[in-house]
Formats: sequence, C-alpha cells, structure tokens
Amino acid sequence: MTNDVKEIFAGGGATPAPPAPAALAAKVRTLAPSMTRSMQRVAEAVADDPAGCAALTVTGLAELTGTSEATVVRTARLLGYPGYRDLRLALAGLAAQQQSGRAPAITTDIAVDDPMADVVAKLAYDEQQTLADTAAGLDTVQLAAAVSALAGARRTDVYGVGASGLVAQDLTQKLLRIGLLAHAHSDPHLAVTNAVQLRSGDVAIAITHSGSTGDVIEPLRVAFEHGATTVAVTGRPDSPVTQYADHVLTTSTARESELRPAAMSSRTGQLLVVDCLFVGVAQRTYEAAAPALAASYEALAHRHRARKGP
Amino acid sequence: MTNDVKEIFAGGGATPAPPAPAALAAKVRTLAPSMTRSMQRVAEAVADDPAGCAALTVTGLAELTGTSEATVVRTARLLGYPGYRDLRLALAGLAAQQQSGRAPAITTDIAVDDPMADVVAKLAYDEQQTLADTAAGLDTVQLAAAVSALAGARRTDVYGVGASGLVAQDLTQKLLRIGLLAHAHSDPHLAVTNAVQLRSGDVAIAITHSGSTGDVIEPLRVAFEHGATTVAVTGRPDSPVTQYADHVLTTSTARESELRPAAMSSRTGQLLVVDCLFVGVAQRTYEAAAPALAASYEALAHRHRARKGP
DNA sequence: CGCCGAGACGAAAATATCTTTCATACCGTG
DNA sequence: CACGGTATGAAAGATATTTTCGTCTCGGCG
Repeated sequence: MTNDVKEIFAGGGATPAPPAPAALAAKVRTLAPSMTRSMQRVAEAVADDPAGCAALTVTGLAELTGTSEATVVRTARLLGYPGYRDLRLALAGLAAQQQSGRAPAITTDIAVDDPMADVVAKLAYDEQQTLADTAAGLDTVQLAAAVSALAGARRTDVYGVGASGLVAQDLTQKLLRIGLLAHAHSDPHLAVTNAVQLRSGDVAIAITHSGSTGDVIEPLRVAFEHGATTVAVTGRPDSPVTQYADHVLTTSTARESELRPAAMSSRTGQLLVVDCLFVGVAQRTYEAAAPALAASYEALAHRHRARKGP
Repeated sequence: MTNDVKEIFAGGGATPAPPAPAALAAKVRTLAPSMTRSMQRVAEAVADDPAGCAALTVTGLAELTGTSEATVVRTARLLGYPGYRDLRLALAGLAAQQQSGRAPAITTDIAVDDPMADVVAKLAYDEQQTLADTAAGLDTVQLAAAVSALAGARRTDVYGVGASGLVAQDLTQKLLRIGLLAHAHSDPHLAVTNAVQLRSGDVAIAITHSGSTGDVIEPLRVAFEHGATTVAVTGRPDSPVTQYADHVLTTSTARESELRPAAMSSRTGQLLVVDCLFVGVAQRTYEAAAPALAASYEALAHRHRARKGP
C-alpha cells in the first residue's frame, strides 16, 4: 500500500533517495536548522563520532543522546536513509574511510619505543615500498635476457653469502623444482672451485646487495672468464660486481636505519627478482615445467584436506 | 543487567575484540580450507561482492547463497565477528574503502604468454597484497608475547623445511646478529634431538605454511612437552601445528595458481613476521642489541672491497 | 490568566531481523 | 551396510528496528 511512503516524503524532494556516502557531516550541518532539539542531539552525536555510533544499536544511541528510539529513526530519515539500519551501515563505511585516510603516520623510522602494531605497519609499508620500487626499476630487457640464458643453461650456479645466501638458495630451490640443474654456493672457496667448471652456455648468478662482496664477486669473475653467462642481482648498478656481469638486475635500496639494516630490506627486492626469474623460466620451459609444478600443487592439495585436529 | 554496559563500552576507543576491518578477503582465504561447503559459498559471496552483501539481511544472503540463516551466522562467527550484524557492518566499511581506493587492474592470474613486464607487475602486486594482508591479520598480542619470550630466552630453536627452512634460517641469522642464541633446523631428526634439550624459558619456533608438515610439528611438540615456549608461524590457524603452539602467528594465504605455487607466495608473509619478531626483540633488548648490530656491520665492512667511485 | 492546538517526544506495541536450538540428512569409515 | 560424527536448515527464541499512539510542551489567543 502506498501509505508507507508518506513518512519518507518528509525527508525532501522526489530524489530516489541517494544515501549520503561520505558527505554526512555536511548534510548534518545543512539540515540541522530544520531539526528539533532532540534530533539535533542525535545528529550531532552521529557527526561527532561516526565510528562510535556505528557500534551502537538504536536503543544505545537513543540512550547516549538522552532521547528515544523513535527520535533516532526520525533523524535517520531526515538524513536521507530509509531507517536507522541504513544510517548505521553508512556510518560504518564512513568510519572505515576515515580510518584508511589517516595512514601516512607510518612513514617515519621505527623507534625503540614503537608499539608492536606500529612496527608491523611500518615494516609492511616499507617492504611494500621496496617491492614497488624494485618492480619499477627492473629492466625487463635484462630480465628477459637472464631468463633466456637460464632456460637454456646446462647448469646454473648461484652465489650469495649472508642474507643473500638465503635468496640464492631460494632461487635454487625454485629452479630445481622445474627441472633445471642449479646449485647455490655460500662457501667462497667451493664457489670458485665450481665456477672453474662453467663454460659457455652455463649461467652464473651473483646476489649481493652492496655489489662489493668479494666472496661473491670472485666466483662470478671466474665464471665470466670461463665463458659462462653471468647475471648480477644487486642494489648498486655501478658496483664492482657488474664488471663481470652480462646482465644486471637492480633491486631497490630501501631506506635503512639502525633497527632496519640494509641486509634486511634488500632481501625483499632480491626475492622479487628471484620470483620473476622463476616465473619467466617456467613460462619459457612450460612444457617441461608444468608437470613438475602440477605435481607439487597436487602434493599441497593433498595436505589441504587436513581439518582441525582432534 | 551488565548487558547494557557492554554495548556502551563499544563506543569507547580501544576495541577489546579486534574484528577484521579491511583484511576480510585475506581472512576468507586463510579460513576457507577449514570451512564446510555451504560456509564456503557464503564466504565466497561475501569476498566477491562486499558492497552487495552489505545490503542484504541474513535471510537475503542465505537465499542468495542457497543456504540457511544459521549457516550465514556460522560463517560470520568463523570470520571473527560476534554475529552477522557485525560482519555486515565490516562489509559496509570494506565497500566504502574499495570505493575510495582506486581499483587495481592487475588482479588476473599470470599467464604463460604474459610479457616480462606483466609478470613483474603482477608478482610485485601480489606480494604487496600478501604483505598488507599479513600485516592486517597479525595478532599483535601474540606477536608481543612471542617477542617477550624470545627476548628472555636462554636459547631458541627454529624449525622449517623446504622453502620455510630458508625463512627459519633468516630468522636465525637475524637473532644471532643481536646476540641471541638461535639455531635453525631443517633436519627433522636433529631437530627432535635438539628439542629434547629445551626446557622452560627456551623458545621453539615452527615455520610451516600448511601447518601440517610433520617434520616441523614433531620437534615443536617435543619442545612443547619439555616446557619450552612454542611459537607457530603458519598460514592455517586451525592446523595441527597450533596444537603445540603457545603463540600462533598467522600469515596471509595469497591467491595461488599454477605459475604461482603457495610455497612461493607464503614466503613473503613469513618473512614479514620474521622481521617483526626481529625488530621487536631488538627493541626489547636495545641496550645489548644496538652495539651488536653496529659490531656486525663493522665486521662485514672489511669484506667489502672499496667501490669504484664515480 | 487560562484555554487551545500544533507539533515534539517517548513508551510500548508491532514488525523485521538476527541468533539459537534441535532434528534430520549426509558422508566417510570401519 | 551399519555407525558415528558432522553439516545443514527449519523453526523457535531473542534482539533490534519501526510504527503507533497518547502525553507533554509551548506559544498564541480569547
């Protein structure tokens, strides 16, 4: 029956009722003069603390403002919503927007007395930044060249010490998974010993953030001089390591500080490069890589069956 | 009754029970495996179209997904909300956020014939997403507890195999750098053998994405039973490994696909957790950690040959 | 000064919505 | 193929929202 519409009409014109998305405070100010005292109290509370009000029921808000449920609903109607329920929903949205709005507090350095939540936010933000920077700065031509070399390599050696050593191992693990012959070296002596074995068609990859790690440069030099295709993953495109690199893949250097050593942040960018290499090679050698990948996917799916324990 | 007080309390500042504000999609993915079929349908609908679902009542959503109200409520509970009402509120907030934030374009899967530039962009975007999700889903209370335990530990053992083994080593390297006694174990036998040595005051950390890796669970169980403080870093908060974990740190499960296996993307989140642990401990033990950090930096300096300056 | 009416306002009924309970159907397992 | 356990939805039960309706306030007017 059309009788129901009557109440809604009071709100305004023939608008199909576009619920205010974020311009709520404005609406409150505009409509405040045409409100009764009680309704003004409600409107004020709502404009004052959207998040808080969103958490309240109609009864709660009525109590908070010292009014009744009916008044709260009337106010909601006046603000353009079908009822309190919808106002509340809009309020929640508004709160969320405000929340996300005030984010840039995390650009500062991590302090000794930062609470845990800040540490998490800052670290996450920083690593995201590193990823974005690295992705933006990666030379896709160099990357494609490195992928080509890897895809056709007889064998691949990866050099890295310290934190970069783990990245080297990560790459090796991935390449092995799709059927390539790869080995990571952290021991400089063994690395050089093995580098001597390399020849044209093989690939040697050096991972070093500073680009000045002698223990990593040395085996790359040997590999280079023996005719292997050499790749350097470094944060310094002008560092010594690039002397012996056919292809240089540059990672972003994130801002470092006392509680955030370079060795830590560099890892993120290096791993992105590693992932890119892996996916690139997997694409190139898809025929061979697909079964291997499918197998590991299967293995995981099998594990997924496990439900909550006894 | 005290019931009324509870409601009013919600209006205040600190949230006693932290419901997921924006990390909903991540939560859905994380918890999906432990859901029943019907609940998965509901979760999918919710993750698929937050705005649309926010407009629906329980009954509406139940009909849309072809399930019952009870199932919808159950799903809401599983996602961490007291009931559907609160899920709906969060959904409205999420919708508002999505509205304001520009829609990302590179959400598609990596294809075999994607050019290198696309691969880089997609991988970077995905890892950024994983970081954001993990950060949003991390329980800072658990994290702080783990940090406390680490800071006061006599010794710390870290277990991880496969890709997670590298994460374990990364954590170990970092902890050693600030003067803590830490060791990473990839060999399950040695891990158990060592776990027996642990006692109250020591810390054992298991890193496993699936949470079902027996080789990692076993040493953690032994450590747990010997009174050590145990921590699990996993993507599955309901997996077997958490049985023996005093503190559970959950990493986000990124969308996976053929060219992007879970083992690969999980690493990003795990490393963020590791970094958080490290920084947290460094903060707590700042007096001791600062000189240690400086010292290790100094020690490395001479391994780096002078850069060829411009 | 007191009466009157228009609108504001809230108590409570009516309705919609959410939550819980419970019986049934389904599924894997021995 | 029976069994135990879980998943699921129908309906009862509890809350929240909306509507109804009568009282109350306040200003104007006789």
